[in-house]
Amino acid sequence: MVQYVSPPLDLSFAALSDATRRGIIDQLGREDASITSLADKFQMTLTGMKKHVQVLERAGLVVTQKVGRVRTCKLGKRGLKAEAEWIEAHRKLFEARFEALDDIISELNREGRDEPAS
Amino acid sequence: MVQYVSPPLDLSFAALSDATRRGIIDQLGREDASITSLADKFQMTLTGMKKHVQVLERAGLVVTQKVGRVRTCKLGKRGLKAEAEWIEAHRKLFEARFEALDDIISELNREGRDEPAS
DNA sequence: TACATACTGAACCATATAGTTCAGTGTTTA
DNA sequence: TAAACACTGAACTATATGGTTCAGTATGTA
Repeated sequence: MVQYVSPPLDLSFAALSDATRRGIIDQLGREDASITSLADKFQMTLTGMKKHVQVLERAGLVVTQKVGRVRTCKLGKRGLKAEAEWIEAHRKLFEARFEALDDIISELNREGRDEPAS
Repeated sequence: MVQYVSPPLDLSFAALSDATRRGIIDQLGREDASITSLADKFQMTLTGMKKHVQVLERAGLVVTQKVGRVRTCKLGKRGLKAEAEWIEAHRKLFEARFEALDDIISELNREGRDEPAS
């Protein structure tokens, strides 16, 4: 089996922190697309779209291939496994914390709140 | 039931894109902590740590409360639900894409690669 | 060959991030 | 009351991001 080493979570979470890029992933989930078609769909210059695709590519979420003058973008094979694992592990952490501390938290909520209106 | 509206995914994914901040979440999963203790643990100035905590707070991942001169940080009640949902939904997208296109992809891999060594 | 298409790269802009130092303010404690 | 502690805010630095325009290069087509 080929190993798909995930680039650090820094890169993928940063890539996912932009709505346009999440939209690109959405779109590539439907069909592969050229830079031009993505730029049209997201109302952006070619150059701007190219940068977004590069961010996704550095994160390993998208792969591209140029054939002739067209660069085709598709979802990267490595997927979102590492990200899902981090999120799930820490989701459990959150939950465990609240089971243990539920009463303390509600007590804190009953007390006066810090910085009522900044 | 109280509704915990998640700040946009932009903010939470951006918050998670930094290793120090993921470490802070890790740490708060073990026990609540003051800014000072976190700053010590991550070898950073108080001011620097305060900024990280603010990023996590804006994303709704951490809540803080100041009592006396100590600001205590803990995991936010809203958890990572919205993020987990986005990731899971799109993980399926990735997989579905590869089931459909597995043969096409392996064909593309057999062809010459674009930009062999940049 | 000439034109259109699809991308690419450099340069620029405004804003954000990750960190710092320094000078406070407010709180505890001796 | 004085000193120590915990935080806060302003200001600064260097670098990244999200976008643009403009000037290419390479490819496809009439």
